[in-house]
Amino acid sequence: MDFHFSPPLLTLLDEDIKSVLLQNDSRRHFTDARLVHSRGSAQAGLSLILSGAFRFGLYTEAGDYIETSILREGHCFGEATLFAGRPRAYDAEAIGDTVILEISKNRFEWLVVQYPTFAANLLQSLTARLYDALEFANDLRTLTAEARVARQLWRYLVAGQFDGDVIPIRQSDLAAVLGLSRVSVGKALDALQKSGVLSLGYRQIKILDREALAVAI
Amino acid sequence: MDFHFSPPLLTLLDEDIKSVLLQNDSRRHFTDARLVHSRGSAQAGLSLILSGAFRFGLYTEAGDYIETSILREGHCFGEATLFAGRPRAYDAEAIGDTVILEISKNRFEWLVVQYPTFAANLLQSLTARLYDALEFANDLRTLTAEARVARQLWRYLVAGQFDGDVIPIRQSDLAAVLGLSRVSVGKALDALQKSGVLSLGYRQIKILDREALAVAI
DNA sequence: CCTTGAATGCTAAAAATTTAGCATTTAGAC
DNA sequence: GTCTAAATGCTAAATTTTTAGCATTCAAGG
Repeated sequence: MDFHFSPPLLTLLDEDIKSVLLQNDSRRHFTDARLVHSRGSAQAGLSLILSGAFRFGLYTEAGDYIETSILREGHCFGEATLFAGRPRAYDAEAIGDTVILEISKNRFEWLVVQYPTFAANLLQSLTARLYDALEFANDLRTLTAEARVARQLWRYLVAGQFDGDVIPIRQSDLAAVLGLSRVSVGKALDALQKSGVLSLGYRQIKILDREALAVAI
Repeated sequence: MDFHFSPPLLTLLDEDIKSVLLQNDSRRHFTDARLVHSRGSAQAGLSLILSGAFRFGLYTEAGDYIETSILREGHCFGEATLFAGRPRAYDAEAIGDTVILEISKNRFEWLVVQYPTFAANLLQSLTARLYDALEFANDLRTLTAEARVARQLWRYLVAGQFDGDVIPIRQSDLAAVLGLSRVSVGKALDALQKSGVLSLGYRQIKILDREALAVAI
């Protein structure tokens, strides 16, 4: 899932802590499709996405890939390694050229004491993500394939991360996000196209009628 | 979903803040099946479950009930009304006799400043819940009906909240949790019974072979 | 002990979804 | 401009899941 409605941590931070982080903490760069970490890795630390995005997911026994979430600029990941001591739950790879800020566990603990609003901001961002995740799980249990596809497109749209009404995505990616087969996604898209909601292209979907899309959910 | 693997907030709190809360904050009692709040309600505040449990869920357009989560003793709810300013996302009702501590938004903000570990503990509990929710969503997308049923039973078991290996639950409740029909749940349970994993009773399921249950997932 | 509402068991048809092909289209590389 | 790998389109059978009944079993209250 994309956490479109959750405010990214970076946008919430006060100027003072933001500048401290940006000036002092170490950055790492990744090129497209580079593996950041694997499921099971125990390496702890909080990462803050300065630019680009990351794809988190895992492979089923059958070998299919399931995408768990995409986190974009401003969001953080690795929280669970800090507070719960859990290993990395998902494989993570870069989407495009990306830069992250790496904050070690020790450094994080120092920051939290030094800047009380830091924890509050994290709370705000993570709480929103929790509720997004619960809503996503509800959709999985209650909506039909067509409604789920429509809902996901709507998520992309309202996030406003793509210019205009053209969503650049492969049908197989939609399938991986929604836990459906490519055929089912194709059928749903075909039905939506026939009712004039959208038009299909190669690696892209153009939304023609936002209201009709909302109705389809 | 049940948040079986997430440490309840109350168990994480330091003694000093715990005693302050228990002595000064107002309690509310609910009897079984009492509505605590409805989806959409704007009333903000954090609630801490002192005893009993609450069921959170919503009704589909078709009129079916879908259970989103169950929170038990020690957990909190209402976070999203504090940090995100969101209205209540789900209908909540008491399971059995319950007692909660009610913390207003103002009071919460005072507590967070007064007790820095409070925010840290909340972070810990909510992060664990976020990862539980993500895992639950993964199960919904990847597992067959039978595996999902087995998985849910396994969640109840390892939580250890029921004595022995008897899980007191209705098949229709399982269906509401897993987003399946009662018939599908019945079929899955029947298959598990035939392979000796469990035995079915009225309003209860007895696990006969924990290892076989784990294998079925 | 009997009654009664709730829960479970059972069945078959209908609907949704996946699987497994292969053909066609597309955009980028050469 | 041609070639090629990737993505989409299409189809039909197989499988899974739901829907809609109704029969049976259970446990609690009178």
